[in-house]
Order: sequence, then C-alpha cells, then structure tokens
Amino acid sequence: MKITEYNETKIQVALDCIIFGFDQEQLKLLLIKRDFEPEKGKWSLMGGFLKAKESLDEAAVRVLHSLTGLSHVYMEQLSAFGGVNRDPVERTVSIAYYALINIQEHNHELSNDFGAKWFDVEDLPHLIFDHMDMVQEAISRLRYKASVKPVGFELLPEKFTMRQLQKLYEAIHGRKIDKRNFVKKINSMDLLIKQNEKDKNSSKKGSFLYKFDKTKYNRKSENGFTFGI
Amino acid sequence: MKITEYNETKIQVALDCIIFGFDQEQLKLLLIKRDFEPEKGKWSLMGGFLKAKESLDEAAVRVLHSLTGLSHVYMEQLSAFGGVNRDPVERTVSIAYYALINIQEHNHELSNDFGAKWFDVEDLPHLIFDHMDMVQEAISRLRYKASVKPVGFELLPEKFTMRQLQKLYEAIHGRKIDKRNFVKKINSMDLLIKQNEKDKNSSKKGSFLYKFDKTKYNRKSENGFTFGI
DNA sequence: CCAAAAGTGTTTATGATACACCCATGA
DNA sequence: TCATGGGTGTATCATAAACACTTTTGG
Repeated sequence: MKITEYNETKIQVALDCIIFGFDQEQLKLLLIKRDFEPEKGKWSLMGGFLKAKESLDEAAVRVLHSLTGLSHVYMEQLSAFGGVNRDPVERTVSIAYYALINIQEHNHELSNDFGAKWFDVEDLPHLIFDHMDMVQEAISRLRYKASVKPVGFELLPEKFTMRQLQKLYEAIHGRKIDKRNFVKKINSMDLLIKQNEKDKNSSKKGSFLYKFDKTKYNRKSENGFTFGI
Repeated sequence: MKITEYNETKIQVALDCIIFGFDQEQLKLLLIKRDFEPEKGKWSLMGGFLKAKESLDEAAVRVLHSLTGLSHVYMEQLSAFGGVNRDPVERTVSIAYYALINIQEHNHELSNDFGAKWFDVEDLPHLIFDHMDMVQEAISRLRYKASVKPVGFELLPEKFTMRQLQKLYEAIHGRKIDKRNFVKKINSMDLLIKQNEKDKNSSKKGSFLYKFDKTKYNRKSENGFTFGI
C-alpha cells in the first residue's frame, strides 16, 4: 500500500508532565488527584490536551502552568505513548514531558488549590492509565541526563551545599557515593563558585554554599568539555 | 485554567522512520522521493499516518513495511515532533522512529518499486519539513544506544568480521579506532562466537567470521553485565 | 566537652590509550 | 615475491575506587 494523500483519521493528542522535585533527601514527583472522569479521584500526572495552534513544547509549558502555577522551569520531551487502549474513553496519543523543579524556590507559586501533592519516587501511589510507565521512563532518562548534562542543578536552590548536591545525585542514581571522591570529581570540573556564606541548617559547623557557574559551563562546553558525574 | 473534560481538538498524527543501514564503509539512510503534494518529488523520510486502531509501534512497523517491504527489523521510537507549521498543509504531530537494517540480508525484500534510495549520512540531500532535525536526533540517539546496547549487530549480517564490526563503530561515532584496542575490548565482553569460516572478500588471507551470541548477552545482562563500546 | 556533620589526600585498581611487527595468501 | 589486509601484546597514562582522621561549633 502506498500513501498517496492526506488521510482523515485525526486523534486526540495529550501531554503529560512528570514533575521532579528534590527535598534534600529524596527525589519527589508532583501528582494530582484527577477531578474528572474516567478515573476521577485517582492519582495522575499533570495532563492536558494539545490545541490546534500551539507546538508540543508550548502545550507542555501551558499544561504545567495551568495545573500548578509553575513557569520558567526546565522541561524536556520524553517520548510519545500511543497504546490503543491507554485511555479507555477515547483513543489518545500522549506526549510525555518531564520537568525539574527547585521545590524551595517554587513552592510559593505552587498553590495548593490544585490538589497537587509531592510523593517520594520510591513510594508512589497507583497511577492511572500508563502513567507509571511514563514515570519509569522519566526516571531512567533523568539518570542518564543528569550524568552527562548539568541538569541536576535545576532541582536545587541557586545556592546549595556540596552535601546537598551529593545527596541529589545519590537520590537520582539510587546509591551511596563516597563524599571525598564526589567532591574531588565536582571540583575537577571547576564549574562551581564557592560563596562566602555557610548554610547552618544541617550542622553546627555549617557548610559552604556554592553556585553553579552556567556561563563558565557554556564556555567550556564550546571548547569540547563534557560534564560527567 | 483547569481541565475538566475531554476536549474536541483532534490532530493528524503521523509517523516518520529514519532507516539506517551500513554498507561496510559508511552509515546510510534510506530515503524516498515523495510522490504526493506538498513537496512532491523531494526527498523525504518514510512516513505515514496513524490509524485509529493501531498503536504507535504497530503503525511504525506498518509504515516501514508498506513503503519498503521490510519487516522484522529493529525499530525504536525517537520522539515526537510537533511544531505548529512543520507540515504546511495541515497541523500534524509526527512521531519519529528509527530502524536498523542489515542491508545485505534485506536488500532482496527491498524492492525498488518504491523509489527508495540509500544515501550516505554524511552526504544527504535536502529533506522536506523538519526531517533533517529528526535525522540529527536519530544519529545522536544511535550513537548513544550503540555504545550501551548491542544494537549495532542489527546493521551487520549474521556473520561478520572484526573489521566490519570495527568499521561500523567507526562510522557510527565518526572517528577512527585502533584495531588492537577495539579487538581487546570486544573480546573482553565475551559475546561473540568465532566461526570456523573466513570471509575472503576483503583480503587474500581472509578474516574470521563471528556471530553475536544473543543468548549469552541476555544471560550476562541479567547478572549485571552492561555492554559498552 | 561532646555529638554531629564538614572537610580533606593518598594509595590502589581498573580501564583507556598509544604503539609496530609478523602472518597468510592470491595474483 | 610482493602487496594487501589480518592478527596480535605490552607499556604507559588517566580515571575511578577504596579508605579514616581532624575540624568546627552549638548545646
């Protein structure tokens, strides 16, 4: 069979967002209690439908904003999910996106009008449709991405301690890391700016705060440097 | 804005296949001369539209088969492309897939009724729409995938020489590899079965043929082994 | 003064890279 | 016999991993 003309089958296209956060100990996902049928009252990813005049990326940003109030966050497409019966009501192809949120600095935007709640990724409730598959794929993508690009910083406050950074990577990869080796590795990349302040929340001694130097990272990237943790 | 009900905007969903082959020297892409408007007569990826009762994966297999005659080949989803004006005729979201073809063993299936032609990836013609973006993404995905999973073997005949395997990886990664180091690395994974035959096409001495041992790979994978080149 | 987390170097092991010669064969 | 590609090992270098003690300070 040859395709010789445009065909008339149109399908509903949805977007679903896997929203990651980090609470200084664990990787978290932001889920919402679905308030329409089917599966009303069940936990779900943030989702919505694609409109005729917006790109997928624009739609993902809109959906995220409309359901959480969040904007200006890191988002990236994961992939498309298109099983025939994934949505029992109507054939729907869903494009999954994942977002990385700095919980501390965005929590005020995140009004709880929406019934959204953070869950530990290790302890998720039952999710509707194929959302758990999306989550699995998102975690595996995040693991890869965070090890080759500095996206992890999106999950931290602007200023963070070495210990927070290490705990973040431990949470993402699901294993302990030796702190001396970790600090050595981070320092060898020379991408952090040490602040003259300490965070005293986690110890009496206090630990130095750092910022990620994005400008330096971009400059180094152009010269063949590749991030790696 | 809260989403409270299913919405009526439906959109045409397409599939496009980036088909990789390897001719013992270069990575190739199979392209087709588009025989319908718009852009009739221009080179294009293999594409088609999603039907109501097939999954994305099924549709990709069908599209590939209908345009090339190929079946039972390695295929994997890349991602969705959804710019508003990517198709000038009608709003279309396209899900890109890439396929890995063993040219030698599939060339007989690949009837040339379809006007398909192999192009060197380093020397592609102008492609319609955003197909070049899809190709770029596919190459970069293939580089990653081939370095962490044994998908490269999909591009080779069942029996192949070390030299062919090396040239394949050189083509995928776009750089020369030292043959002693390459052989050492391959042998250290212990995944190939040396045949008692030689391929005499490329030299008078002839070079030994090998098969990839998929069973052994699966067994080792279950025990924590990870492929890596 | 002591509990709790911060900070810091060295040694060892492993894997990556660089490098050159002999072999087999058909023409 | 010689031109062509096939096959092989060792030494060096770089990165990763293992590992333990001292410092600071608020309570």
